[in-house]
Amino acid sequence: MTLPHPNTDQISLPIVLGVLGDPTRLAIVRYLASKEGVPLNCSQFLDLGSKTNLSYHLAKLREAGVTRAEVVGTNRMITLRRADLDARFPGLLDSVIAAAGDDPALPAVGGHDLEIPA
Amino acid sequence: MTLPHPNTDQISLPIVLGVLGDPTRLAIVRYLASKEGVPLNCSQFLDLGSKTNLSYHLAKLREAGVTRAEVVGTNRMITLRRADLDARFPGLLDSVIAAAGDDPALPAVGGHDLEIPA
DNA sequence: CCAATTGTTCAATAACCTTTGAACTAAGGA
DNA sequence: TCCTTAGTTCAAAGGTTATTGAACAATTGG
Repeated sequence: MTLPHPNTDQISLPIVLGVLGDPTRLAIVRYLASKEGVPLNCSQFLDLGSKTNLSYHLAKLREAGVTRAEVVGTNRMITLRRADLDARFPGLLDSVIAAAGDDPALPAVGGHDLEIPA
Repeated sequence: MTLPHPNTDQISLPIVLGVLGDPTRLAIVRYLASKEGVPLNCSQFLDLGSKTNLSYHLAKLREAGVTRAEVVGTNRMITLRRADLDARFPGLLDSVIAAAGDDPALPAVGGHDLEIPA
């Protein structure tokens, strides 16, 4: 029922960096960060690829320890593992998200607002 | 004579992250950071792989904009492009290097001291 | 029960990555 | 000039990654 996740001390720096070195996954992380606290299901990311392809990328992010996926009915609710990543690699996630926020070459989740509302 | 490098505004976040998502290249960057200011030639990294293999990894780092290589006689002097990376992605390099410094699973350049001497 | 919704798994494909040894170029010293 | 040193380039092998469509499982609503 519950999907496999590494625990915090098993999260590996090269694996995290490798996983973030893909524009689609970077866009997923950026969008999750912009909606932090709000669990999102996979369908929210369909702008970034096919259903099958997103399943693949979301599994990579989860297995690397970047995201957490909780099974709720037929949905998988996805959240960023910010506290775990901050504990393991202080400042890394923030600088990646800040850098990604500036990059017009990265894909974005269309029509949605990437800014956190006031 | 001079090797091709991207200029600062051409450095791409996903490419940099992807390039750093390899233990050998992360070890190279960590070692360069520990000897910052001192240009190193390729032979300094032979602990991390064969000559051919290092040529490959060092080219990846250079093409991504992470390092600079200057031809001096038969040597290529390698330096970290810290100022350029800091300008483009503030805080990223520091957090990666700090995280890599904690990781006992990463390869290291053998026999040498990774700490900056007092 | 039936159908729709959500997401996974599988097999296939094409592309790319890492590593290797052999052959090569270019500069420097004896 | 000849040899050594430093590093690149090439081709090949083997592995991994990204993407796709078809088929599947599981939950929920009517």
